[in-house]
Amino acid sequence: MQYDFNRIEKDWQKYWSENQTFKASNNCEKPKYYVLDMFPYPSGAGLHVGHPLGYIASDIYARYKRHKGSNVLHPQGYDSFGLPAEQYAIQTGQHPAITTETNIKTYRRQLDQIGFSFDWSREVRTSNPEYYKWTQWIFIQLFQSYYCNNDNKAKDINELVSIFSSEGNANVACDDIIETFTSEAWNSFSTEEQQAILLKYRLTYLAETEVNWCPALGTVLANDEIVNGVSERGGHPVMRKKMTQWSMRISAYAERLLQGLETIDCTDALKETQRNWIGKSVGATVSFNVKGHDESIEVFTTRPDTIFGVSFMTLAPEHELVSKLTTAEQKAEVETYIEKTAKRSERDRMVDVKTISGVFTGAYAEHPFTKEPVQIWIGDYVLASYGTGAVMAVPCGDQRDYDFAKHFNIQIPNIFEGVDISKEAFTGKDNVKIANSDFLNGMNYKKASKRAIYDLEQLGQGEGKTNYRLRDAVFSRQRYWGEPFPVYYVNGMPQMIDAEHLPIRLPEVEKYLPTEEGEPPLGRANVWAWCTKTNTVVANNKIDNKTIFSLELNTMPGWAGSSWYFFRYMEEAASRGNVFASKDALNYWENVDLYIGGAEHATGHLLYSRFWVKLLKDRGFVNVEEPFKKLINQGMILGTSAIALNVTNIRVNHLSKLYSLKEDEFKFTTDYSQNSSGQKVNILVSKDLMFESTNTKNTISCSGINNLNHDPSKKNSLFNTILSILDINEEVKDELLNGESILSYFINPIRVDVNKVNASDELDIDSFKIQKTSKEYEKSLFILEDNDIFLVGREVEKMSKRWLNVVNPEVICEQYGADSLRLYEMFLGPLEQYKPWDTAGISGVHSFLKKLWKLYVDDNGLKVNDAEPTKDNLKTLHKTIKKVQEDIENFSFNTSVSTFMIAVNELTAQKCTSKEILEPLLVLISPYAPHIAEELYNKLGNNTSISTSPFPEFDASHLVESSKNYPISFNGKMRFTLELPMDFTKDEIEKAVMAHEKTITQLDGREPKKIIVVPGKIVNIVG
RNA sequence: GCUCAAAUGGCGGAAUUGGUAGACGCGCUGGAUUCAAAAUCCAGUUUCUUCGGAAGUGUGGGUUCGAUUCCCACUUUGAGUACCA
Repeated sequence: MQYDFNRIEKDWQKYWSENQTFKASNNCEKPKYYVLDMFPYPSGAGLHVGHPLGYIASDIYARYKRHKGSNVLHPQGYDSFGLPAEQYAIQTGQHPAITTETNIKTYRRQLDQIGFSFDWSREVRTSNPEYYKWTQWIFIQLFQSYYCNNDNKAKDINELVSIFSSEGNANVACDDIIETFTSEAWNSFSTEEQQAILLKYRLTYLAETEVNWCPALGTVLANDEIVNGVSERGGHPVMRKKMTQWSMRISAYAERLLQGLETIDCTDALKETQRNWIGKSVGATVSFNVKGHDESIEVFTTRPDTIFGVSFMTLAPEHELVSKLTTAEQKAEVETYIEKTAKRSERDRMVDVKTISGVFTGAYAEHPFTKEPVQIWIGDYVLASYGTGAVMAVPCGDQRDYDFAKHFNIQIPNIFEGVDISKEAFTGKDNVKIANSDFLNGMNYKKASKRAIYDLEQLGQGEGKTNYRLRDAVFSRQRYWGEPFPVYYVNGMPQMIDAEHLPIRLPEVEKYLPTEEGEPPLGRANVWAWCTKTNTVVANNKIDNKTIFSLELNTMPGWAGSSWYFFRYMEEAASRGNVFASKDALNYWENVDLYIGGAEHATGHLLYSRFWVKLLKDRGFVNVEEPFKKLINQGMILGTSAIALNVTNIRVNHLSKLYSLKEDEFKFTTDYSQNSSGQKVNILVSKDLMFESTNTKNTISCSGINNLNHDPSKKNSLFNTILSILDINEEVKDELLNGESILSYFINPIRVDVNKVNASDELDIDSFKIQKTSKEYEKSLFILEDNDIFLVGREVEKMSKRWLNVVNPEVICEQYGADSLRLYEMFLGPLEQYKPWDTAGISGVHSFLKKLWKLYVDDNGLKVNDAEPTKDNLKTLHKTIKKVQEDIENFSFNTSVSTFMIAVNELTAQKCTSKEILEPLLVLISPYAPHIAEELYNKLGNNTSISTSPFPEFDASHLVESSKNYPISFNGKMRFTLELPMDFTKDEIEKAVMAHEKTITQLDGREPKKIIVVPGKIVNIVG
């Protein structure tokens, strides 16, 4: 009987689905375990083999946990709101909901084919109104909350209102409100005034903010959606623009987000990335009075100890005080400078960090202690968006201040004892004493900082302060395909729609573009106003601002729906109606035990999720502080592109006529450079070549060109192929062969479809040419090797349609089966590492599965019987149990695949047929290759799924050895091995080794200086 | 610039607390089977070698009886971050 993987896999996938084998229960005695994948965005391109990597790993772990007796929740869903569907809708007019639905179907088909143990009954889709109802609901909770700094948690905004009306805001500090008010004042404010103040406290708020506007995408972007100054999606330029936007006060949680990292099990790299993003710095604010003005300039510094080293101040060009302070004489110069820097884009400023520029305002501040005048400058090295947008410059202790001072000839006082600052600033902290600093003299960094802050506080000119880089997150997108806000406007003030009326469904629009007036696409909706009487969405032409009001036109960003979806899975689909997840479900599942996904979400998704979970905890809706206990980032699977070279331009120069060069042999000139790998690369010759072209622009960089077959005597040489297509007459051919002319050609590397190349790098030319994507090569000629094959070179790069290196998992499943795909993806290398895909290698794991099959079944049917296992059988089984269990728990899936191979090779050699060995072996393999495991398990006479049969117990007694093959080393180098009984003592071992003839040869008459014997391990002789 | 990670055959990679470097697989070489191919099976495959051996885990040093593993310096690659006061 053959291993018919296609039949087996289809059968078992059907069985699992019909029997709901992987349906998780919310009522179970077993311990819970929650394994989650980052849910995919269902793109039109479908899955390639790189996508399922993390899903396979999590599936193995989920299946392992079931064998180990856990009640496992392993759900899957779709992050189905997003830009690509909308872009496609703009181009085609097709509603994004329709394309999304189609894409989801493709994804589901592809996922099902791989045999995941997902509980699909709990599927979520962020674009489903029954789902985004609760995204809107969470938004309302954010709006109804403020962050209480005293208790360090979010609280109901109504508590704040009662505080205001009884005692004012004196005890409720807020960075955005400088003025305090009394309870009387509060009570006298109009409703609008009160709301405007409350908005500054709410965790989501509407504010005019400077945002990252991306004109090409027609929307704003969050900081983490921008990479190197351009949009993450599409790489479009981004500019700064002031807009009224919803923001999320994630900054309120900065400290808790930082502290919480300690409790998460993930790589240090990921923690470090998040720490950087939060960017905590401890220091002080200092305010400098401006001479001749009532104003003072507030700065943030991490080095209050260096305050006596201040020799000037620098303001960001955008700083609000610049225009007020600048003196008449300096006005013109300052204005020119501001204009100049405004023109420089953010990107230019980032790229060009070396040029020092700035200008003196003419104004002076007063040093808080010495009362000496301090020049006030502006300079674009100071960023308006960080700290207070102003710095106290200490040139002796900060390299940028130092460079600035040198450049503009400002004095550089030295306040460090025994440090030479003639060449550069001293940026160290430790082991140096402060000097020339009045009351700080002789103190170290720590002491001086403390003292400086104390004295500043006495003066009322500063205090200790912690600053965070983490900015509030802009939450509005000028887009259609996202969650609508549950918000309408009364007198310009945002009002929440009552939760009971949710969801507010996306309205229909006839086009998915912004309106002519520049409003977001929702501005096109005809039915998009809120009636407070009926509590329904009604037509906009009825707006009367009495009972019918305009609704918010922005939608929420992509990260809204993904910031809480892990809770939604906890609730069984049937009972999701009235809650985002019930208390019972939340109590039972708590949070995600294992979360696997891409590292690209390290700052965005993970921070936002953690933020929302903390809010939900503070407000009593969930009882966990962090959403994920353990996090693993899977590495990307890269594609292996197939490279051929394409001859684009050929010309023949008649030497005898043009030059007087003497060539004693036939000669080609080629314009190329080459790399060192020396791999064989062939050349396609395009028939559309331009004969006698003078285009010399094409140059190439490709491997192995030196191996090309130039030899005119070989039938398939480049020379002969070119001549044949150019139809060069005999006379020219003679000239070329006699060295009278030079044939020059230009070569470009081109990618050919990797799926048409076999394991030996041979291209299947005929099937390649008839491919849709390869039509342009229909007319090309291929320079063949002498054995008439066409070889390609290889290049490892990201898997992408563009590079023709995409491998579809469906094709692999049909050809080799899902079990082969699963095993191979794991076998490629460590989960977290980047590694190239090479379809050729899959034959290894595929033949392993065939060998496994043959261990159980042959032409006569089942081979397995009740034979007593041999000692060797037991040893193989138990060392496999031990290793596989350790590997899974360490997420070292690649090594357990080799362990399986070794086990099967050994058992085959041992001719093992014992059920006592072969049945537990199936359980070990089943997380990795579930279909074949189920099939064989069934053949062994079991009529239930293997998925919950217990994981075999490891018994160490089977591994006990009676002898050990000792490696005998000389000076640490192993020279030979010697089989000795395990119970030999040190002395006995030493005696046996010293008596050995090879020892005598090795020592060659020398007396050993020392003999090290580690019983059971090694013998080392030092000579 | 700063932070972090990595570097092992032709390739992917293994070596779990310092103890036989190159497991397992791909590819390659030879052989068996076959009319032939596919499939399968067997043997070999780090390099050099005078066939006794010797060298060898990016480079240079150190600790140790013994280092791919620990320490120091450097080189290269990748990732993150960027005038953060």
